[in-house]
Amino acid sequence: MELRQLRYFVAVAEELHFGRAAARLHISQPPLTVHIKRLEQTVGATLFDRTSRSVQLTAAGTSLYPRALAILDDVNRASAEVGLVAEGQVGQVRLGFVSSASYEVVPLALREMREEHPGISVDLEPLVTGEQLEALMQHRLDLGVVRDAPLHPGLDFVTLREERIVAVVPADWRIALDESAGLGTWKRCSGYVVALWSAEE
Amino acid sequence: MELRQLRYFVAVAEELHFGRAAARLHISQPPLTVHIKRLEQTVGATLFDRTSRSVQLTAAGTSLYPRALAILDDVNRASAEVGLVAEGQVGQVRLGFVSSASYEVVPLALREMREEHPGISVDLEPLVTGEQLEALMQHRLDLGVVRDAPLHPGLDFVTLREERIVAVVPADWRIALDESAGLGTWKRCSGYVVALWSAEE
DNA sequence: GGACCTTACGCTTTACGTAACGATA
DNA sequence: TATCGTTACGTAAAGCGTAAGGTCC
Repeated sequence: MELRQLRYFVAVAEELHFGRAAARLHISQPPLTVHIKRLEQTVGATLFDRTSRSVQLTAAGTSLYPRALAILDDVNRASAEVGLVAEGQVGQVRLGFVSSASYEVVPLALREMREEHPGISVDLEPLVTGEQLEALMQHRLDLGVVRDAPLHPGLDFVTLREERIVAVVPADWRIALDESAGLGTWKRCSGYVVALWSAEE
Repeated sequence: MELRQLRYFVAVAEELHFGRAAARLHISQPPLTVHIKRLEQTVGATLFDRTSRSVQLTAAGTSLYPRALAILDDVNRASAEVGLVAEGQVGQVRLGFVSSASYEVVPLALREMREEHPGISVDLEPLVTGEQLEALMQHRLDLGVVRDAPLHPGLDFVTLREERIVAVVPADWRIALDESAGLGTWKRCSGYVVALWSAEE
């Protein structure tokens, strides 16, 4: 069975007239007759009771008609939506992320995605760094959000944000008291020293 | 888009190898390449990322694959079931009946249908005789169950059963008292005469 | 060099249109 | 006789296979 035959069948089923159906299909009647006969042969059933005066659907034809419509509709929708997927208007992104990214990075990114690419759904997968790298290599993920991953052949890395690392130590520890330890800034806070320095230093 | 192209696409999508897909389809590789390229052209999207080392589905191809499977499956099911309809194993019968037939004739017939033709569903329509005849002529019904209909051109009539007509009259009516009135049998019953005679008489 | 996808080309099959035929009212 | 579906046949298009070309290990 071929889609062409289903298209021809639908035209005849709707017109109940080979001449008009052929005109609608922009072909002449004879090939239409041939295609319908071949379709009848492949499904093993007469689809139309036809005399020179009238064309009527048989029970088999009546049962085929809605199925044929549905199939042709599915085909058209599939074709259209595959085009949209290719254009990036519709689709799915599988995103892995370390759980600590769920506080700011991921929620902000999701909000931006919803606004700028409403047709793209995001499949969220909380995974530790190593699992993400493995999943990315096996194409089970499209994107990963990690902290401090070692460069990995076959994967591209982009810095999303740089964070300051905070050390909190008892105020009487040696590092806290040694102002020459290379700390950027520090302050005393309820008995502890909180030191901040930037990642890039 | 044609079904052949979807079949070829599915083969390549499952094998991820043009050579093996072609072998599975019992054709040589070159026509397969051509068909895939044409399919890609009609849907407006590249379906495979292919190098001489590997063939991989693109996002568009990934979205097409399950749709193609569903379409091909629908086509096969449609073909098979249309065949069954033609053989009379599956289908629907639209049955009209006068309400008085709902006591015995219709229930017995339905029980027999369920047992002997489990694939046939019966659409029941309670209608008076005139409505049934009209609906039958317009092919809105397949069968009608009526009482005592006048023969109608274009319709076949079959006697399902012959019923005895019962007259119940006060016992002092003249017909009740006249034993030569042609009644088959009669009996007195709480002040009435109940007379029975057969339709064929 | 080998594996694999693609392009080129000749041949077979399929599809289409015109014309002739058959059936029905 | 007019309408409409079918069959016959010549031509155009599509599909396939073999052979040659390109690219990546």
